[in-house]
Amino acid sequence: MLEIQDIRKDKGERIIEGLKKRHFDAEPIVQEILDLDSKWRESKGNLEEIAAEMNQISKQIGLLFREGKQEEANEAKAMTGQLKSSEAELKVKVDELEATIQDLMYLLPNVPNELVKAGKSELDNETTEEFGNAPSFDFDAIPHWEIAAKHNLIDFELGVKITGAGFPVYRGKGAQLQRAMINFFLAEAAKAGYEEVIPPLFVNEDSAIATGQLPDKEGQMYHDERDDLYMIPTAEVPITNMYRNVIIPNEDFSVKLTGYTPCFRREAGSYGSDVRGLNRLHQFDKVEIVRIEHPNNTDAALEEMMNHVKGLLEKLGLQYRILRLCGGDTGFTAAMTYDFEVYSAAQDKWLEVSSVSRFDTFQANRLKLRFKNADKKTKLCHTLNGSALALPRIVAAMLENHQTKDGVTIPECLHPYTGFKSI
RNA sequence: GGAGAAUUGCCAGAGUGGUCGAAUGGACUGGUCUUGAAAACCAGCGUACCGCAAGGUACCGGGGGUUCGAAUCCCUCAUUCUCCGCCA
Repeated sequence: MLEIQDIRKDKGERIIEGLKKRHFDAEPIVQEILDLDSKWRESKGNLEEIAAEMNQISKQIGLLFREGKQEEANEAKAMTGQLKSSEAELKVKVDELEATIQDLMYLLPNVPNELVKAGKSELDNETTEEFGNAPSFDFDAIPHWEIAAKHNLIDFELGVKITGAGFPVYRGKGAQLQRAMINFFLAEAAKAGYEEVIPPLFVNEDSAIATGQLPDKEGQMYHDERDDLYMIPTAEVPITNMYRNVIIPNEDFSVKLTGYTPCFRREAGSYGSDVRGLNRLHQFDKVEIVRIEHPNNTDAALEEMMNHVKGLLEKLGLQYRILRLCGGDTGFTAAMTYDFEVYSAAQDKWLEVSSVSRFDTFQANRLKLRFKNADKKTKLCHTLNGSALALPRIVAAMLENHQTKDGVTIPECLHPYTGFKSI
C-alpha cells in the first residue's frame, strides 16, 4: 500500500505520474482520497477536541466525588449527555471516512521504479540480458510431457484422478529429480547466506492482506472457509509475514531468508497450450528467496538476487534471457520486476522460471515492518523477493533442453543430489 | 473436543472503576566518577495519528458493551499453560 503522507505531500502528483506507466489513471482515486482525507482530518480534529473535553470533565467529576461534593458531581454528569452523543456521531463519521480511504488506498498499485518503461502488456517488456545458446538437436526434440510420459517421470492423468487437473503425480526418477533440485536450490541459497525456513502452508487473512494477495487477488488463492485460512500461492506470503508488525534493529540488516514450499494457485481462467504439461499447475514446488532491507541497500540487494538466479541457471546449463517488465505487466505490489525465461526448443517458447521483484515500502507499509533511522525515527523497510527457482518450468526446460535421443542428461551440479546422471 | 488458569511496555512483574501510558526491578542509551572497565549515582528509555508549535487523541491480546470515567466490570473471539479425551 502506498503511504497517504506521500499523497498529501504533492497532492499525489508523483503517484499519478508514476502510475501512468501502468496505464493506470490514478487521478480520480487520488482526488477522492485527498478530498476525504481533508474531511477526515477535520472530523478527527473535532472528535479529539470533544474527547479532550470529556476527559477533562470526567477528571473533575472524579475529584468532586473524592471531596464528597456529590451534588456538583451529579450536575457535571448531567452536562455530558450532549457531548457524548456528538462524540458518538463524530466517531461514526471518522470511522466511515477511514474505511473509505483505506478501500481507496487498496486500489492503488505500487509506483514503478524509474527504470521501468511504460507499457500495457507483456509485449512491451524489455529484454535486458540474454545468456547462452539454444541447444541443437540432431533428432526431433519432443516436449517435456512426452519425455515425462516416455520415461514414466510424471503422470498427469493420475493426478486428475486423485485430485483434478493441474495436480500431477511425480514418480520414480521424476520424483527424485524434483527433490534433488529442491535440495540443490536450498543448498545454493544457504551458500549465499540465506537462512532456511519451513513456514506454514496456510496463512490467515491478515497475512494475505499484508503481502498484497488480498483484497486484490482473492480468487487466486484456495480458501478454507471453515477456518478462514488461505493456502499459500507462494512462500513469499508466510515468510515475509514473519516480519509483520516488527521494528527491526539496524544490526539485523540484511534479512535474508529462503524457503521451499509447495505453492497453490487456482489459476482461474487459464486454458489452452499455456496449461499443457508443467507449464501451469495448481500445485507446484518453489524455492523462494526473501529479503528485508534498509532502503539504502535495495539496489544492491536486487542485483545480488539477480546474480544468484543467473548462477543457478548457468549451473543448470540453460539458455535464458532476462526481461524487465513494463509498467502494465508489473504486479500490483511490485515497483520493479525482472522475469527470467528459459527457452524451450521443443515448445518453441520462452518459459518463465523466476521472477525477482522489489516492493520498496509497498508491502512494508501493510506489514508495518519498520526500522529506526539515524535520528531515531521509525521508517518503513524495503522488501524484495524472487523465485530461486520455481520447479515445474525449470524441470520442463531441463527435460526438453537436455534431452538426448533416448533419454535426458542431468547437469553435473545435480549429480550429488540425484544420485543418477541421466534418465 | 471438554474443564480450569492466564494474556500489561524490550524482558520480568505490580496494578480490580478516577490523580494509570501505566509502580518496581532488569536490560538498553547518554552523563558523572575512573587511566580504562566494573560498581555507584543522575537522566532518558513504546507506537501511531492530528498540529508550525504548545499540545491533544488513541493504544494494557483482538473486537464489542456498561459508565461521566475502564488495564480494572460484562460479552465475544484468538492465543498460551495445566488436567481429561482423541490421535500422527
